[in-house]
Amino acid sequence: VIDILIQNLSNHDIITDEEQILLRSIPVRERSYNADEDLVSENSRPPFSTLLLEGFAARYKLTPDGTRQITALHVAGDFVDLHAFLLKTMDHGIIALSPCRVGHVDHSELQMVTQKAAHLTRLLWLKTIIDGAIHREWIVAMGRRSKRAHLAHLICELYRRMEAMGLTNGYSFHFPLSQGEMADVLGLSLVHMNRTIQSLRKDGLIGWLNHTVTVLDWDELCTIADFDPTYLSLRVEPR
Amino acid sequence: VIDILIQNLSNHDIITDEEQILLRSIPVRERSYNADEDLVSENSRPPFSTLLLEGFAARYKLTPDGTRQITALHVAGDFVDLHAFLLKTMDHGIIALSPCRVGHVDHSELQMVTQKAAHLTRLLWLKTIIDGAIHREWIVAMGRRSKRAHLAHLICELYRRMEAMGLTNGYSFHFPLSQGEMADVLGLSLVHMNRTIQSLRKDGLIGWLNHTVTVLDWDELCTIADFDPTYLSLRVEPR
DNA sequence: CGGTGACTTGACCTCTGTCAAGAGAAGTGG
DNA sequence: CCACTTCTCTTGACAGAGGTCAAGTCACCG
Repeated sequence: VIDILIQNLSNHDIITDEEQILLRSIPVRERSYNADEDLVSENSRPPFSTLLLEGFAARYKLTPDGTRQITALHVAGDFVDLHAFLLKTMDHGIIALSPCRVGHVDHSELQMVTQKAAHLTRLLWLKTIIDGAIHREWIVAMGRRSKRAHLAHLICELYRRMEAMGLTNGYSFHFPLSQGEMADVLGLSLVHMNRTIQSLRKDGLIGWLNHTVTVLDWDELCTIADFDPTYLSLRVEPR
Repeated sequence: VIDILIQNLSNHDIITDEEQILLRSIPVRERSYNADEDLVSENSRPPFSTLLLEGFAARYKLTPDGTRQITALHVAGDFVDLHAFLLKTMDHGIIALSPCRVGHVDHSELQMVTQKAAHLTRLLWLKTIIDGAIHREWIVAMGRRSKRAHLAHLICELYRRMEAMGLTNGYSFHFPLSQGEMADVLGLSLVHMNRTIQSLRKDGLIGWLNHTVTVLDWDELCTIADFDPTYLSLRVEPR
């Protein structure tokens, strides 16, 4: 169960046997959610953090006029609300975008890790810092890229992240979001989301069918996206 | 010198005397920068992190077509590139937006803190998590708010953050950014930035003169911004 | 076989970017 | 002390990206 976290952290640094034993000793409660169920609600103060074992989830905020903005996408292996461990109060909600299997880890266990395992603590910290780096990249995409480039960038990012967790199949990966949900990711209207996707499709850059995205021309997609994977820190080095 | 960090962390939790002594024992090298100088360059691997003692700084990324997006603003007391401690390679640059005085803290010292002081580590971790929360709020503003509301939100945020560091004077605070720099924050053109500022001015919500911003109607500004300060975590509680 | 949800497409309109020009303020050098 | 440059702010005119409204198609499902 917690092996998926070990696999995730291993993308950034070596996890020693001792550390693996410590992680495996942490009790994890498994639970399943349906699509569209909240994994964590805004303004709640959960006493545990949620490790995503299977499925897709999103952080989101609602505006007073009823629109939604998705601020982050999460795939299997992501510790989706590690933040709540220190933030205490959730400033946003987390929703399942597909049926999800998760593991709940009590904050007291994380507290124990911070007291006893400095290196593991730094790696968990790193994961939240990478979340921040992804946020910055999204801000750049929203502020200074065309919608077409923004979408291309997002697909490049998701491809690399899912590849790191072994969730890709060649240049394809399972991706269950509807175009309406994607619109809430990019911050645009459903209609324009559709037209933006079609623009990439017509140029033979991506395929998107049956909840499966396929990158048809990786190099060209990276070029129009101005994609540089440095911010994902997918490099094993001492941290 | 490092007292400003203690003051900053004290906004979120109690710092014990022992912890203060530990922090004060850390060597800090002071340095000054002119406006428009890079404090940290993109793609560099600095062996130290930068604590902003005085002035304003911004994280930014450049796009291939020469435009700039500012992804975060930093005020005195912010540990502007704590991230580099774990990220190792900077995925963005940090620039001085005014003359700045900073303190450099070697990563080896931060490493020492993570080994010896679990609670302080959690507080430094918290600061990077709050940076992430601010990023999310910016994403919501860029994706789903009007430009007017986005600007209002930013002013509310800056007011609260500067107030927490004792940098406000009534409802006014020093703010040296040009409108062109603000355009790079909100991700719009200089011309429209100007019109957006004027819109808030005409309605008597803010004043903006001589590099000084004044909030003229806090309640109304918060309303149109849909501002909820929860995400800033400006609350003293055990972390 | 009707209903539901997701995806498409067209028409139209608004918000925001671009281009251009002018007004102030501030600093520089003779 | 005065011309001169430079930078920032301001305003107008126009164009283009993206939003809104509306309708229609398609696949899936009970």
